[in-house]
Amino acid sequence: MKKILEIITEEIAAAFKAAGYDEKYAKVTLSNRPDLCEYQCNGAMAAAKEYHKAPIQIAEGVVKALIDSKILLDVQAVTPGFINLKVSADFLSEYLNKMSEDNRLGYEKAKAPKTMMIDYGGPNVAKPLHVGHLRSAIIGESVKRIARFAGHHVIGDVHLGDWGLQMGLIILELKGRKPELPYFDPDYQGAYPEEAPFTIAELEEIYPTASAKSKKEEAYKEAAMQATFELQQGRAGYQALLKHILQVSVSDLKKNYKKLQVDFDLWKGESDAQPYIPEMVEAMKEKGLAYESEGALVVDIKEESDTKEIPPCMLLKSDGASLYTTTDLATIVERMKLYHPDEIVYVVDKRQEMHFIQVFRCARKCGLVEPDTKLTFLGFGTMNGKDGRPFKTREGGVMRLEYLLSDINEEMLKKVKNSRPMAEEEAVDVAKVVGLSAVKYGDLSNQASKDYIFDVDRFTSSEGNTGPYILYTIVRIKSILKKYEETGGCADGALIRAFENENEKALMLLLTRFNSVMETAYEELAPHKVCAYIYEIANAFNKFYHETTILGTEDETLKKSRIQLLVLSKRVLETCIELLGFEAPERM
RNA sequence: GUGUCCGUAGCUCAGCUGGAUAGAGCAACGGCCUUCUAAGCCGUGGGUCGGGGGUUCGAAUCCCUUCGGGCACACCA
Repeated sequence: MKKILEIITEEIAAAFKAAGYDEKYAKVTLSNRPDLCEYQCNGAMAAAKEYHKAPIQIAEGVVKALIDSKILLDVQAVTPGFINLKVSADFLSEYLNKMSEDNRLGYEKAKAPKTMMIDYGGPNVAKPLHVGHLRSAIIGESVKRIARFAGHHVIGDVHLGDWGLQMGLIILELKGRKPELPYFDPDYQGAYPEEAPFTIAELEEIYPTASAKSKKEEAYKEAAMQATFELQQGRAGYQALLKHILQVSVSDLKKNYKKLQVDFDLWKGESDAQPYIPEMVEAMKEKGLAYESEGALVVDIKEESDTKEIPPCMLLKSDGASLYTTTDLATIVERMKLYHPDEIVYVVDKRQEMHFIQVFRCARKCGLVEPDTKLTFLGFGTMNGKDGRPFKTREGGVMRLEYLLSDINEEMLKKVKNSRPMAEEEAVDVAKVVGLSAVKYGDLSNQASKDYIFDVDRFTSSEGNTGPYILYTIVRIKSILKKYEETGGCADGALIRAFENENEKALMLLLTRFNSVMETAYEELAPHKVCAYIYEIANAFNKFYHETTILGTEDETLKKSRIQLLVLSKRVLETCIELLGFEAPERM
């Protein structure tokens, strides 16, 4: 379905042409003066130069050409050269009725669907999720859903941190504790046990302990590095342990991501990319792109246009070991081979931007990707506490994600109980649903690239631009619709009639913007635009609701029309929150 | 030091591919429930868009400069 701005632009373009001006000036935008008009065209001012005419003259000419328009009414030229546009009430309701009929609410699927991979989440195995992992999960999930809704083939990959010294540390610590296990016997020939020799709780304790030891004891650290090396060389017992660590850790991670309603298609990790490294490095050497510098193997990635020195991309350390960069490059090789993505989006802390500039350039220079494969860095800012400093526990430690969520849920439960009598069980469920909206909306309503302040009180409040406020609005609509059905009402097939007052018109105009908002949200990978949009709808709906009786409407067709408007509002809101990654309860 | 992002109301944020009077929410103050969820709605006050130049008919938006802050700058991930 065409966007409403496109329809109007076509109309205006025809008028520019009819008046003797180039159509390119016929760009229509939303009005920034809603008191004067709904849409506006500023093209007359831009055209003034080319035609050496006063803008107002051009505008008047265009307005004259629009006199017979069916969809635009009361078009006016205003000094210095604005063209103010209002749409007809019939056109507006027709547009909404078409939206209602469409199962995608008028948003067309991409004509050329792309394969997109989204790399987000990025948890480390054997370590609990903490607040630092929250943004990647929330933003990545929303971006994934937005791209998928746009019609693309989207693959979400959690990209586990399951490689490097941390694994050696765990193995070493485990060896110290349970040396009798077969994994540590180099001569062991039999099959290793199915069951992991530790629980997730132990694992979460083993790693920090080992990490602390390695910082104090040099010998311990060296032993860990040796274990890491042997693991990377393929020592069977260690490989088996790695599998156990992954298995235990991943099942715990899945549980936690599920609570967040974050869902990955792939549970790949850094370790999966390792097999691709030797061949990749060899090829880079052969092409003469990789060379030795200060003992390390590097690739130059400087470009003419650089405003600063970009350090070369390091492939191998002077001891021959691979690094983060190597793994990320090999992951690209793996992804290209297995999934042939047209685009890979990395939802990562923005502090890693330099690293990804290096990786992207190197991947391009060495031909790891096709020339038209898009590599996108979607960096997000830090989540800060109320003091503006990085979010910490009261004791100053790193906040575990589950504690943060339970804090929110607890706060939410109080509000639920306060507002409506409800059985304990339902109240707990509702608190969880609303709590998740508070956390996700609080995050997504900010621009991803900016730091933001995580404020439990503000996010869980239903006043202002918050998740609970959005949900409350949806619940209100649901409640009316339920009551309508219970009293035997049925508005199936009924049409939305022309608006009767300003509040209704405002709501309608907002609803028509759906496809346009979805498109920008996808193009800019910007969930916050979806948030801003539904906040406006929620406001407009609540105003409308406040002054319009719906169930009490006497005129039966008018009543059905109003019901249909509610249904449409609900569908738009629910589609949007689905894209943001949360849902509304039945009541709250 | 170099680069980069940011600076909008007391607070949290929109707006930034130039357009008319810079918008919300919170907080403050004042109203609205015998009627569809008051977790709502209505109203009042609150701004040198960090400062200074420039481009333009027009600048929060583009350019330059300056001040203040965040972050990143090859053998961690």
